[in-house]
Amino acid sequence: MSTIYEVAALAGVSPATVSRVLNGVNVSAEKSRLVRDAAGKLAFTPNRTARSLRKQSSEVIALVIPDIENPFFTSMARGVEDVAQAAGYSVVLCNTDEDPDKEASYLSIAVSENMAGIILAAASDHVDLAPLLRRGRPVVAVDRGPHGFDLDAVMVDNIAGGREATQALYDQGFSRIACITGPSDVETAQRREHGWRQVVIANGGHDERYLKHANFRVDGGRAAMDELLALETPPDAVFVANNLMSVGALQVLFERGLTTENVGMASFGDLPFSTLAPRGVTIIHLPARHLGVTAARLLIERINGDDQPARTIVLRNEISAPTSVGSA
Amino acid sequence: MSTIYEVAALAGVSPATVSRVLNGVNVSAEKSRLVRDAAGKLAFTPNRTARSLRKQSSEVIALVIPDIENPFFTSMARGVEDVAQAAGYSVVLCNTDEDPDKEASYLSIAVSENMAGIILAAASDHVDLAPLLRRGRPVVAVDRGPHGFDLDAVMVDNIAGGREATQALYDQGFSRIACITGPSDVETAQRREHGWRQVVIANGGHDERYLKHANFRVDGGRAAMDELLALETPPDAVFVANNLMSVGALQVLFERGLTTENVGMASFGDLPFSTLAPRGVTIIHLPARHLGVTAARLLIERINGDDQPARTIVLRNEISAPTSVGSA
DNA sequence: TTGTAAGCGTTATCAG
DNA sequence: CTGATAACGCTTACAA
Repeated sequence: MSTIYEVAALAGVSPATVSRVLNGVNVSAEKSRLVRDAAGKLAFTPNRTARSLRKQSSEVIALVIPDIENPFFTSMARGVEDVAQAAGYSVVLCNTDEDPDKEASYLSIAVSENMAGIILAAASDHVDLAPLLRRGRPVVAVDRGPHGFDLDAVMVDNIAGGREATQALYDQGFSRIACITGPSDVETAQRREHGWRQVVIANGGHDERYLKHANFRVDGGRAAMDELLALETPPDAVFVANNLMSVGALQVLFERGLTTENVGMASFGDLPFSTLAPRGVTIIHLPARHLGVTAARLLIERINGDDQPARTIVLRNEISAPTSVGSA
Repeated sequence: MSTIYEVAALAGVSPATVSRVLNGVNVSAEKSRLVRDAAGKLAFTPNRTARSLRKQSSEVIALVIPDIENPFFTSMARGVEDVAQAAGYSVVLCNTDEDPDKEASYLSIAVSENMAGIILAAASDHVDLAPLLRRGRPVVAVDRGPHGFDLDAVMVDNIAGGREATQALYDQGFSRIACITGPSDVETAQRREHGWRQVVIANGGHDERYLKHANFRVDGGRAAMDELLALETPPDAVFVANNLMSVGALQVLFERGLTTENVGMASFGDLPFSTLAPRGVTIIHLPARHLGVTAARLLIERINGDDQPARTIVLRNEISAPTSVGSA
């Protein structure tokens, strides 16, 4: 593990000159070559920790997401990675598991590791971003809002999506439409539910027993669907507020020998890896990757000193009606 | 952003004492309290960059994986996270996208950021771990072998899995058994193929046209399946060497109106998020999470100075025969 | 253009 | 038990 001093010694120049060569500042061609040769010979890699301590900033950005096992977020991550890497930043992924404590811990690490910026899909409504912002670290909110902080944000229209999905089910002829949404303290869950509520109320079909909160994962969707089907008057269709819960709900349906003809379904978010896309399901397609790309672009602008007022970008989701109603 | 000096000033002690309190070394109860109070008042967070520069090691471990969109690896990641966090380490995920260059870049970052250790599912046969090992950074290989370096490794038995899967298809009455495996330079792809080859040869059914290499992703599985079905004598069953390619292969099958009765299928790795698990598919279940847990345990032992010879741990995979052959 | 030297925030050594 | 002080490896005024 060689240092800049050893390279300098071997090249016969000062450490400062080595540093300059590494950072591409004015150095004579001659010394520049000398330094490169020496660095090559020693297999020198600059110590990022030292650099980051000195410069008060590193070249890595943190992407903090609530569930690394959800393809929606990994797809978003790919988007972030692509633009970040192109801009010379590395991305480290931090999985909070929807746990506010883990989230706080990762954010604290982000500051104390001098990370260049943070893209955050918040697990909690009550994240404290003050320490980050005080230190001038840019934060971009993605998928879930900034909760009282003045940040750039990239989102989808959750309320409209909830509305469209629910309306689509009415249009398909269903009338008792339930909603399986996420944890009641997660903003996206609230808004998608809100969209559903608007439409069922407008159609005179509101029934609070048809609302289930679950954990945004497959098992949550299963449990909620079980409960719904156990009601004395079960719903005849259900709007499921995320991709993984849709999988769980469909599992329950199919295991009971039911189809999406018996119980209509609309999913907020694409079904992950569906080997056979249940064509009976209405899908609100989310631009996951694009969300990540956009967030990364905004973040990098901020890192580069952009100082305009905070922007909120809302990306469109596309709805696709079922091509034919059935179990497959 | 307060420093240890400001805390010291406020507490009326020396910076060294603050550091001692933070690190739990002998300090009088009295001063200890003073320091804690001061630290609390200032919302002090120690600067990890500085600490890591001084100690030549940070509290983060890198998990380097080839495809963050593959649930096998994210599930592994969850295993790693759980044990790492319990041991006081944070995990950052680095997605190499099966690209040796990105991989090299992340490994270089790992050394230059003084990361405590690396868990590596190698994208390339030719990773150069020398710089890491020279600096004493422990590396544990997971899923894919250490390729010439003397490392701890945690693996599954790929050859046996390939054999069992293929044999299961024979046992189900199929006779022309194809293999869709991964890139020819990826070790797991080679070994799973090898298992297949052993069994088809033993059964006198070897046909090299039935071997397809693809990219370990859904589209790869689709393309390979398309090619296989286009052969003059198509196979009547196929062993698919990873989960995502199995999804692709099944998609093609179902889209053509075929079922796993027409074309038998065995998958190395669980089908991700299958809403309706195609029961006609034989599955080699992989202990993804357990792989991660084990790798993390080994790594942490090494970080703590364990110095015994390198160990290779092979975890068992379970095979589950199809409960009934069909399309659903 | 180049070198010298100070400093980023810790921790560890060494006296006291 | 506690306090100065010297590193850790790099960048960046400031001089030359």
